[in-house]
Amino acid sequence: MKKEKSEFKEIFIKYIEDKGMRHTKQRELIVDSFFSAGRHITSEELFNIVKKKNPEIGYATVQRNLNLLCESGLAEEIKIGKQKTRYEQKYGSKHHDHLICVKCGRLIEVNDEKIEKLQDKLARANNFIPIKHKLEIYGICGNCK
Amino acid sequence: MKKEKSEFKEIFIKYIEDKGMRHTKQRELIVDSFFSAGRHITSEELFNIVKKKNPEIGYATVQRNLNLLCESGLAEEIKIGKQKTRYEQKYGSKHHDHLICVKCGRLIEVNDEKIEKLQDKLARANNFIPIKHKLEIYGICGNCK
DNA sequence: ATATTATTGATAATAAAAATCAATATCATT
DNA sequence: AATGATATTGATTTTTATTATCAATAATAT
Ligand SMILES: [Mn+2]
Ligand SMILES: [Mn+2]
Ligand SMILES: [Zn+2]
Ligand SMILES: [Zn+2]
Repeated sequence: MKKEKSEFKEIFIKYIEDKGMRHTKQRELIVDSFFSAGRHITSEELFNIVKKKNPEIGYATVQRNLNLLCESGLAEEIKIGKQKTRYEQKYGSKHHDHLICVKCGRLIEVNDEKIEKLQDKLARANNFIPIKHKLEIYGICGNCK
Repeated sequence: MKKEKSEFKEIFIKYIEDKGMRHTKQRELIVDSFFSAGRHITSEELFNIVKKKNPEIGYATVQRNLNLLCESGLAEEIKIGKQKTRYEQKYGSKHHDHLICVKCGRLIEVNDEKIEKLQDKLARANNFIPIKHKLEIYGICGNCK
């Protein structure tokens, strides 16, 4: 069974090479681990995962490469309240917004095409060209009520 | 011409007294300055304004009282990207969301009743009780395009 | 007035993320 | 395969925003 190179990795490698950067074992491990981890991971959580496979790796390297993933468009920062920044996978998942439980912190991913359209309309009505948006609805999730 | 005590101040004083806290000249100045300042001010900006009226005042006092304003419901934190926290006046202005220019940083306040309704519906469809939400649309404002 | 204690202002502590830097690894060139 | 240029790493320090600490002071009840 041949190991296929995942597309996210190809995209990342291309981004790296185009900028004259280099391919390293650490990068590979970090990128792989990021995409097989949970959907809203912190740098610390990813560091702990990565450390198990390669205990030599440093925290700074994980942070740096998460930043690179963001720059390349493969990841995106999510900041909720006073929590540490979380990183969302932007490959293999379409745009969505979040319902955030104020009791347990659960993130529920949602999408509403009507809302998306109205947001665009609202922006344009204000002579504003929308690029991206962030919608977070805070409340009580099903488990917590 | 008698100076009327503004309602926001009454609300704040009531909040303070109910918690067994005390009324001080610093609080009064900070609250007054906050409500006559711009709509999305940082603690640093407010500190600089307040310092002109009372150069004795400390930064920590401004921060603390902004936090109190938030607790009382009269102010709300807005965090945009990596910027310092800004504080929004929540008295005398109804709920709104923001268009945020990625070029000049301008904040445009908007509201769309249809979007608000659909957000509620979306939350409930996910067995989620919405409490509040935050919608930020990033893009290019009229001045910048 | 006095006693109690919340508040202040100066400063230190905290915490997340970015910057620094010498040692090392990568990679194009030979 | 060895070389040289330089990007990356890991450890550490720095930065920056916010919160915590604490002795002195001010506000309030008695
Ligand atoms: Mn998500
Ligand atoms: Mn606003
Ligand atoms: Zn919950
Ligand atoms: Zn603009």
